[in-house]
Amino acid sequence: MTSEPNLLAVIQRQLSELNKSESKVAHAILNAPEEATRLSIASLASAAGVSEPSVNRFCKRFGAIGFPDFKLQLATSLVSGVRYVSRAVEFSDDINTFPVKLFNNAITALMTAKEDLPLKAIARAVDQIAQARRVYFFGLGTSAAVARDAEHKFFRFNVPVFTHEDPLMQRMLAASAGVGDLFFFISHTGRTKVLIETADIVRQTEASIVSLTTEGSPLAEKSHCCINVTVEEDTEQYLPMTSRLVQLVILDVLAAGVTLRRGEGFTPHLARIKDSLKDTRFPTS
Amino acid sequence: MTSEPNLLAVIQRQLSELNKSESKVAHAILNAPEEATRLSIASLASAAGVSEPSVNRFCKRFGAIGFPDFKLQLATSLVSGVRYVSRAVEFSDDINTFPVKLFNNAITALMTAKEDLPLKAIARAVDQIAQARRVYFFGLGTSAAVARDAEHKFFRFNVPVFTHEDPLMQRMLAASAGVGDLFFFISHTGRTKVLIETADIVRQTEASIVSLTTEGSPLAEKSHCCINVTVEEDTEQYLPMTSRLVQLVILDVLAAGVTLRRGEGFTPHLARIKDSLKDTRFPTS
DNA sequence: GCATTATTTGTAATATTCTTACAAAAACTG
DNA sequence: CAGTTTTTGTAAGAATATTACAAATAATGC
Repeated sequence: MTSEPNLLAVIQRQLSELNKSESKVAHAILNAPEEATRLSIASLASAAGVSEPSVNRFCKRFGAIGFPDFKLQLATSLVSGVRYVSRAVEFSDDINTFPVKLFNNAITALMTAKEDLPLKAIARAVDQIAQARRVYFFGLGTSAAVARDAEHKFFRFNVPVFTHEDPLMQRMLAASAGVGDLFFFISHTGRTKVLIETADIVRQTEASIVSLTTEGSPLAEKSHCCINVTVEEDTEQYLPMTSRLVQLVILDVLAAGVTLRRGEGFTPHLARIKDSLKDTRFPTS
Repeated sequence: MTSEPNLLAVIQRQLSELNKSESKVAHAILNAPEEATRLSIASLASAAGVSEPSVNRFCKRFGAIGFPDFKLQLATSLVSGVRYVSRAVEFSDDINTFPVKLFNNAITALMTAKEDLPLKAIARAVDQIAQARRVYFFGLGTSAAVARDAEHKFFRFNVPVFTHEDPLMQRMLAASAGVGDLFFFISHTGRTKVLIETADIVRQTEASIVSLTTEGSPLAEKSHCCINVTVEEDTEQYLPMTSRLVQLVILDVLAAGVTLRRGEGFTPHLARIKDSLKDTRFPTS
């Protein structure tokens, strides 16, 4: 079975291209997707304020054979319990609601990111990392933690990896860069001044820049290769959450890409690193 | 909505208690579950070699309102069955397959974790954090990056937060702990020796221990409050991936919990912190 | 600005699908 | 083996969805 894009997401995306009654139906469904799967065509029609055939046409427009088939598809795309219309935590929430909301938001973000992954950029980035003589992961704030995580991951590839949270260290390393050095910048906004200044410094050297940031941002424009991540972080929320999760998974993807690139002969090396940690742990009972 | 056990599993279990025609229906469904979701009651009846009302009765026996409702439940339980089939990356994978696989694995892990969140432990942990005079986030290896992320998040709550990747620093801080201090240990395995030794040291003080780790692990047993995360990390994979994602979201949940605890009057404070970063960024065009 | 055409939407008839009442068949009981 | 209970199917019916077609609306050309 092909991994079809989530039906609700598809509806949401096409919302602007729908005509009047179709959009009424769309809104009715998006407002209460779970309920819609249980409604009859008549009930849904009246809930949306349109006629039954309009609902039927709506279903066919989205690739279903008819209404029952549409409900089936809708139900399956809802299964995860994830509302594509992910919601913000409110002060009226209690322990039973807000944790689930946050998990759903995280899941939604990953699902959305999955739907249009910048595969070309990822492939290019894998190339660059695999060939690099040295790799520097630079990020600030929350992205510093992501950079740290990347360091832990990539140092296993026999490539010297460096991370620094200190902007001054970052600048100095940038200034002394040369051929074969790769600077990997991580920033959700792509607008952090000090980071961009560091990128400018790298630009004056022979080193290359790969960045994991938002499309069209100043940082993206200064990069030789930019992996665009489009995550809509709820700006009302004062704690950034979902974007870094996507960044981490993208870095996992890059790491896996490098592993695949190295080929099967490389696994013993990874196994050795894993084994080296064995003595630091209490054995499983 | 309650997370019901998988419908197919329920049918399989009750198979012996069914009468002749019911068991015919059961077998027909178990043989081709996906197809059954698309069949009409008439088609399924003839496929099973029984009458339509028999199929209908079968559906009601399993808690459905009628046949359409049954199909819906069947469809959803089939999809959720898919989530346990997350796949490992193979060397034959190419750029079109492995990134999606990794994203799916991440999504699966979060979905699984969501299904049984240790809400009580989470609530307790929120209590402890909210009341703590100081909070230390300790982790090693990959978990160090998670701890760093937690620091960035929690320091916004006017609670002094400290993170150290150096085990020696961790020990020293543990030794000098007192009433009101909270040590938050992060470890996927819960078996890392140095970390557990540090926990032992904390145990000799008045400080309390909250941990985010695997149930039943040595670390879990030394904690006053343990948030169990059950993530099956693919052990063939040499790079730990999914567990830290779940840890991060759990920490988001804790942060949100603390925010909610502080009440609405606290949002201006968070807004001020957010604003303080404004000047470090290039404005959006 | 009006007539013409294309598009959208709803009505009503029809077809499909599902459910119920009831009776026949089968299985169980003494 | 008759009486009783349970199981199963037939057929009528209710509910649901689809189609054909006509009315309404919007778009286009003159």
